[in-house]
Formats: sequence, structure tokens, C-alpha cells
Amino acid sequence: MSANVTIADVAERAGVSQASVSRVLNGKASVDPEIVKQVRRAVAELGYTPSLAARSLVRGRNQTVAMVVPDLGNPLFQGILKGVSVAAAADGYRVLVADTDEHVDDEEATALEARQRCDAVVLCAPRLPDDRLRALVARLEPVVVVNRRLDGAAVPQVGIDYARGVRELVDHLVGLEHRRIAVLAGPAQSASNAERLRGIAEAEAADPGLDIRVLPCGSRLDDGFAAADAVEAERADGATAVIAYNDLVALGLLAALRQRGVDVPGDLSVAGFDDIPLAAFGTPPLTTLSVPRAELGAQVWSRLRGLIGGASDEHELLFQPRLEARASTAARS
Amino acid sequence: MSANVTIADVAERAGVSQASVSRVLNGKASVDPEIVKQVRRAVAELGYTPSLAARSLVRGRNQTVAMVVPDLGNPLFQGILKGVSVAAAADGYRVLVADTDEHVDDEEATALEARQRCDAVVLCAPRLPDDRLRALVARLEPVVVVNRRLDGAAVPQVGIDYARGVRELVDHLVGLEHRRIAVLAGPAQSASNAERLRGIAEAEAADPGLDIRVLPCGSRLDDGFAAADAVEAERADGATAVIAYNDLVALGLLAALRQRGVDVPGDLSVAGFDDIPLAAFGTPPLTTLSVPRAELGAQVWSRLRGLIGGASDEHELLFQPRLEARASTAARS
DNA sequence: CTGTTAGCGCGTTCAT
DNA sequence: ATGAACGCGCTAACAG
Repeated sequence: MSANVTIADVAERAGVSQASVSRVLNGKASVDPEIVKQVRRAVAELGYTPSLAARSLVRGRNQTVAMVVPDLGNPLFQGILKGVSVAAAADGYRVLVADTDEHVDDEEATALEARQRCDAVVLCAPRLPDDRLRALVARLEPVVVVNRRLDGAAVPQVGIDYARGVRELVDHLVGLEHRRIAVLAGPAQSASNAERLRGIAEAEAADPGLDIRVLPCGSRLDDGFAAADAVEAERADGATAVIAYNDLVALGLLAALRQRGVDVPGDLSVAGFDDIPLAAFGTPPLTTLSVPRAELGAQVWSRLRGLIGGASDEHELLFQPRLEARASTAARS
Repeated sequence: MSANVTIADVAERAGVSQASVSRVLNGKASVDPEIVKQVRRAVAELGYTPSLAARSLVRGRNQTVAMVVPDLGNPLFQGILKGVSVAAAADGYRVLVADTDEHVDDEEATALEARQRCDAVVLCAPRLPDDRLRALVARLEPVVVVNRRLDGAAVPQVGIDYARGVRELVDHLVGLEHRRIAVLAGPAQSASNAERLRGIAEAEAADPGLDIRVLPCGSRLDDGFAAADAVEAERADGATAVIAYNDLVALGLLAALRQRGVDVPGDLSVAGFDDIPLAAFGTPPLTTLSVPRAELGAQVWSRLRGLIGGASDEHELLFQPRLEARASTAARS
């Protein structure tokens, strides 16, 4: 039905010109009420639907934006995607996902290719080196950079204040009498990892009584699971708490520790980051830093829409994570 | 740069006709090697990129497919999305996500709208009544239906054999001496829930010694958490094992049970469905039925590609879930 | 307020 | 093998 019906068919059926049909469809100029009625009727009878392809060609717009992520398996990006997705949908936009599958070197090509199909892009590229990212962003143009700060680029950025969050977490732990803390670091090139580490360094500098050791780890469940040996070594060495790169890592660690008979938080306190849905249902429920993923996604869309509309915006929006103290952290015994 | 360079610019620069440029770009007809060289050079110098909008208009194709899901937060759909996404990417296709956010009544409109933007659609609509789904599918045409069977529609379907899987699970439990089993049902209108229930009924019919009670529940973490009271009542009544609708529900239940001091699997065995990444890291590790989400996604793409290419295919592909016996189920004590 | 005309950028006949 | 011309379906000038 609606398949091959064109605006010409509607025009003919309604006995008017294509232009008039176009006008009533887009509500541009004012049209004689009688014609409007005719057109609407013809549209309904024919089951006409405008060709988005043709519309895209002439308008130079798709009503589609791309979201480039390193890994859709990461709950953080899932949440942001969902947030962007529903916010964009409310404005008649759809989102195309491009998962680079952690292949940093494909990121530029993927993003560029995605941009071609869309009016703008939401870029999550935590691993891409600064200079390459800056260059990329310039070619992507209507773009908002998510979850990493980028100086010297006239592009809106929305992210999470990891440094401040992690300091809050350290304070929480210190309040519970912990002094020797192990930190499970994320992927080495990850920007948000660097931010966390910066926060750690600041916390250490502010409180000389602190002894924090950073252990290389990763960003996924199994990374956390595999870090158990190293964590145990730290514990033998006096560590009483660990801050994991994110909740996935924390949950993986929790599983490995339980398997080893280590009691959390009795023997060791563990904290994560992100407050993924499962965090509250962990064993024990995980202390973590909550970030409003959906809200963040909505803000991303809001900025993107502005850019698409021709606005310029190079502000940075930093969400403050909120400490969610749960049972996995407790006073040092 | 590459922005407003058109094929005409390339043609002029190369001193040939647009048609020739088009030919070398698409490798359609054979072209003089010399011209090929000229064109390639011009393309490179100008940084020309074909307009996908124009191409879409003339070809009637997007190189984009839509995936409609009820909830992106569900790990099952995430996995399938990823599978479809990478498989499609290998063929130069991208995928558009349309999350209906569990609003069954928007499903048709959303799917139709998505279809307009794309060459085909992957439809996950577990709640839509059969007749509406059949009607919808006809209008979506190149479409593959995921995770639910649909009789009387000439459309490929790929899903999971929930009925058989759940019987396998029951067998597993029976092998562990369980006879009184509670089942936490999923959303009432969910097709895959019905399949599971069918499996349960078959298992019961085959083994008169079995006593299985179905409890209404849901599909999410908190549904499982909230079901703890009902489960405890069943346990008081003699139930020694529970089969949850999916892993999320099982994990939620596990958390609630732990909170109540119920030992799993000592006091009660618990099993889930889907084998989401976190299942193996649960406390205790969750016995579940593993479904190859990525592989399933790849198969979905393979079928979809066939349809786009004009093939017809109305076969049903049913993946057999594999039992993943872990610590959450044990012999009745 | 309406219809006519001219593109948007590309693929594709149809001659040559 | 190549180029000229047309059309995909729509919107936006421009007249009237």
C-alpha cells in the first residue's frame, strides 16, 4: 500500500499540485481549508507515507543520530544509549548504534562512516588519544563527546566527575577507618580511568595517612574475577578495602573472593562505580557511586539537538556521582 | 571538505562524465584503466564521499536495518543486538535501535516508523498478540521475528526452544531429587513465558511424581526480589527448588533470599534462564540455560540479508539452550 | 493562496 | 567503453 504511493499520486487524487500536498504535510504556509481536507483524504485513502529518502536528500537531514560506543555490553553505555534514545525519540529522531567492539583503531573510521548516515553523532571514545580525538571531532562536527573531557575542542562534552566521585569514595572509606586501600585500575588508555586515578592522587595528597596502591585490572567482570589473587596479596599486606574500576569489576571480584572464603565486608570492604542495576542486588549489596545514566543521555540529546539546530555550544557538563553506601563496605574491624 | 563535494565535481576534475565516475565507484561496468586512475585520483584529491541520501533515493535502499526491542535493558536483547550489529556491519549495514520501552501499544507504530527508515527490521515483540503481530509483520515485510513463534506468517523466525530448555531444567532438578518445584512466571502476555509454561506442563504430564506450582512474577531484577515472600511460602509448603523466568529474576530472588538467611542451594535450589554474563558470578553461581545470543544475532542477520536480497524464507530456526549447571542447584538434602 | 519550475546527488538507461 | 539525459520523491523558489 503505502509503499509506492508518491506525493504525485496524492496530488492527482486530491486534484491539486504536489506543492500544495507538500504544504499541508509540512504545515509550512497557510493553505485553503478545503484543499487541506482534500489532501488529507487522499493521503488517508492512498495510505501515503512520505519517502524519507527523498526528504533526506532535499533537506540534507536524516532525523537520525549515531551513537558510537566501545562496547554495548557495558551497562554504562547501555543506560546512556537508552537515555539518548528516548529523548531523541520525543523529538522524532532515532539513533543508530555503532559498536566499535573495543577496536580503538577502527573508531575513527566507524565514527566517520556513522556520521555520513546521520545528522550528528554521540561519541564515546574513551581510549582514543587526545590529538586523534580532537581531529576526529572536528570532522564529525555536530557531535557531543561523552564521558571524557577534551580541551581545545569547541564541542560540548558531557561526562561524569570521576575524580570527585572517587575522592568521595575514599572519604567514605576513611570514615570507616580504612587507610590501606587497593585500587583496581581500568583499561590503561581509558580517559575515565585517568580521571579516577587523578582523584586518587588528590585524595592521597590531601591525607598523608592514606596508603593507596593501584593495581592494573580492567573493566569487565572477568577482569575483576582475575584480580582476586592480586587483591589477596594486598590484603595480606594490610589493605582493608578496595575500590574497583566499576561495578562489573567489583562484582567479579566479589565472586572470586567469596569462592576463596573471604568475607566482605568483614575481611575486606569493596566498592564499585556506576551503580548498575545489579549492584544493589549483589552479595553483599555493593557500595558504589551512582551516575544518572538516563538523565545524562537526555542531556546529551538536548545538546545535540541544539547543535543540529545550528546553535554553538562548547560547554562541559559534569555530572556529580552520588555515593550509594551499601553493605559491601563497613568499618574496619 | 568531503561535505559538499559531489560526483559532478569529481567528474569535472577527472575530465570525464559523471556516469564514468559512478561506474568506477560502483565497479559496475568495465572502464578504461586510465579513466579509473583519473577518477580515483580526483576522488582522493577532493576527499569525495558519495551522498548516502542520494544513493538511498535512487537505489531505494539504506544499508540500514532496524531492531525493535521491548527493553534494551534486557541482557538477552543486548546480546542479540550486538550479534546482529557486528554481523550486519561486516556486510556494510548498520542497525537502528528502537526501544519501545515496554509500551506494547506503541510497538506497531514504532516498528512501522522504523521500517520506513530502513531496509528491513528485526522484530522482538514478545507481548504483541498473535493476530496483531501477524498483521504487523505483513506490513513490515523484510522482517525476521525474534524470540517467538508465529504460525501462519511467511516470515523467518529465530528463537530459543524454551519449552525444551525448561524440560531439561526440570530433568536436572529431578535428577537432584527435587519433586516440589516453584516456577516464577514472566510477564503474562509474553510469548516466551507461554513457551516455558508449556514446557513445564509437558514435564509434569510426563512425570506424575512432579508437583510444580507456577507463581506470577515478572522479568526483572526487582520482580525476582519481590517474589521472595511467595517463594518462601512455597518452601514452607515443601518446595525445594525454584525455576525463575530468567537470570535477572533469579539473581533478584537470590539477593532477597540471602537477606532472609535462606541458604542456596542448601535450603533451596534456584535456577535461571539466559546465562547472562553475571550468572556465573552470582552468589552462588547460577544454574541456568545458556542461549548463544551472539550466534543467534548472527543468524538473524543472515536471514535478514537473504530477504533483503530478495530471497524468500519462512523457516523457523530454534536454538537449543544448553544447561549450565552451577552451584545454585544441588541435591535435595 | 496556489501551481509551475528547478534542483537535491546519484544510478542508469540509451545512444554513440 | 563512454557520455547525455532522465528520474528517484520531495521541498523551495518563483510567479501568478
